[in-house]
Amino acid sequence: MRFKLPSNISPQLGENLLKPILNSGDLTRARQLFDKIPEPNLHSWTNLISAYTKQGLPNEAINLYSLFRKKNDIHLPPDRILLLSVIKACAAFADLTKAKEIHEDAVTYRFVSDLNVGNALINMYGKCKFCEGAQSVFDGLPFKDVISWTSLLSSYVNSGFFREGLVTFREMGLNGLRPNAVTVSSILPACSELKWFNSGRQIHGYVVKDGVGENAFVTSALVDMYASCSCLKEAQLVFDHMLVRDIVSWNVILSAYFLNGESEMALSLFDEMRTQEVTLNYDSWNTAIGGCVQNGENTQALELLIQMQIKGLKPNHITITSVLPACSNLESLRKGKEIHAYIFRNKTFSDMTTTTALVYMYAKCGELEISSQIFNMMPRKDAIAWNTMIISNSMHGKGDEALLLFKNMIISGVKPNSVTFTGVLSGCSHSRLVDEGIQVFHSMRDYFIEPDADHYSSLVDLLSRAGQLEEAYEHIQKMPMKATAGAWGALLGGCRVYKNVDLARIAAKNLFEIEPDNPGNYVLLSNIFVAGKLWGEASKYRKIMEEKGMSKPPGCSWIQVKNKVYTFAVGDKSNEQSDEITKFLNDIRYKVRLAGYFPNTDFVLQDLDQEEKEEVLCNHSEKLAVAFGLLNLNGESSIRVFKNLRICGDCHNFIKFTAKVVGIQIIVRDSLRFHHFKEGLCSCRDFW
DNA sequence: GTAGGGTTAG
Repeated sequence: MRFKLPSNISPQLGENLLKPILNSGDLTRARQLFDKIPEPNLHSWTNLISAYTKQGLPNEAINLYSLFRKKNDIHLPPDRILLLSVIKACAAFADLTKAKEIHEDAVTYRFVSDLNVGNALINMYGKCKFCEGAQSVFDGLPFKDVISWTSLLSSYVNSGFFREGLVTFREMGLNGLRPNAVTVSSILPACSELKWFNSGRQIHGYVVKDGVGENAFVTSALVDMYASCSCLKEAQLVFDHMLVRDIVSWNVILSAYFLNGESEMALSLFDEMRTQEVTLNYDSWNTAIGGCVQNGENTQALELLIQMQIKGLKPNHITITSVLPACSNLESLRKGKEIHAYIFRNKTFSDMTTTTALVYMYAKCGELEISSQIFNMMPRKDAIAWNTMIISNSMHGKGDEALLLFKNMIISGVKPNSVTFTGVLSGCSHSRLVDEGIQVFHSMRDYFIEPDADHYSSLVDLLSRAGQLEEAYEHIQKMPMKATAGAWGALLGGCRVYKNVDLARIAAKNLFEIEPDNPGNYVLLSNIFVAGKLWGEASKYRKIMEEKGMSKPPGCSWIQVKNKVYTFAVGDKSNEQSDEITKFLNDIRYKVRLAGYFPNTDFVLQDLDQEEKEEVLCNHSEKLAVAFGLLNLNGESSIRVFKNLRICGDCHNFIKFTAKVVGIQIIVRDSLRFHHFKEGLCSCRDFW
């Protein structure tokens, strides 16, 4: 019921009127009333600010505090409680600029030495991942309690400074303070991250011996710690002995099995959980779905997503973020688009993590354009978002774009990390941007990032692909760490393209030492000898393969049409439209010949006559999949084919001409990258 | 009105 407000509300009356409305949770009405109080008292300000934070609107809380400062200036200084409520809002908002402002106010009004205010400030800086701030507030406290120490070490742990967190934990003990249950459950994740089994076990010992007061938080953290240290048995043991088990404990043991690659065990545990008394929560489903994806069980993950919905649970943004990589891995554009539509309908779109997963999904499924569009719309981009877009462009052979993104990333003030450079370098490598790549490599120092083996391998790849094989070899020799298979493999790959048998022998020798059982290396070397007409040596390595019982996985290509994936092997006749495919390819073969295509039978390694060789070429899985895609266009103007191995050189040429003849864009993703065929050209500019 | 249990890139 509405009633008419008195025209001039006294501060006390305002407070009394505001309270019941706030208790009812109607913030809009509370604000309307608040705005009618000419001079709200401190309680009213505090109560409204707290209410905003509680309802998940910390930015409103902070804005209200700014209004308070503007209106009251010197006449009404904030008290301790008002400051505490604003500090809490800043912690929830996690914005460093605002955090520093409120810290200054705490100094101005002489509350920084207050234990509660100090503790709240430490926590706030921790939430902003500004550990220097947390530490300096901590240092300034004349008296520190368990909460001060716990808040400080949590700041370190949550900001990724696990060692510093553990140092703080030890110092705390040396200063005579006893860690409690919260302290222990805050520090254990540091042991999990660092996989420091000994520290973790010591803390476990302390928990048992000193009776920290076991609760679900502590035991769950212990289970997670043991699981992270690959001690599944100990994890199970702690779980079995738990006195208090809540749903989180179950979720933690579930994730323990996934973490250790035991997805079968995990899934049967999940089934058990579903039949038990425990009520599954979002985290249970998200853990199961995410666990499946992490273990390569992508189809199972998508299945669980459906089951979750049947149970009446609406996937939340974490579910969606966890399941999107399954679409990326399966390259299922169809399913990915379905999930995108779901995101759109449910307005969880603004979440940066989800959007990043979406950007990557589109790129992996061949839709770089959509990927870029979504990326450009992101209001905030962190290093992972930028890296995702850089890697996506590199994957699609757009090195110049990757470089541009890298520059923009720097301009926008986001710090590149080691992954950024891996992405940019591989982009340069695929686009033959040699000088640019070398420059990027050397610029790593400017960002205080030490090149790792992958960066060196990228550099070797960059030079090898550009034909600078000697330089590439020199760089391998100059590597500060032992050269990896990636580096030697890159050199060997370059030797195949530029027909350098001598360096190939050296590269292969080293490669075989590191990876004696990788059939791909033997095939590659053998093919280099074939190209050099060194038949004897070529067959020697084929024989070694046979003796070792190794075989390269057979080439296959697949394409998604409507909701189904169709797979093709070489010379595959099992498809129901097989006859049409053959007829279509014969027809196309005639047309592309007229357009200037000539079959390159160098890619046929068997000893056959010319006509037979052409026949073999025409049976390659990628050609079959492309033909099938073109026969089942359903009005699309592009098709996407995926191949498990590298695309064959003749197929590459054939598909270029085919794209021109049929006027359709053909996108082929091979084991290394994407090729966009359009109007007789490929995005890789024949450089792969 | 001060501390603790998830998700995205290689």
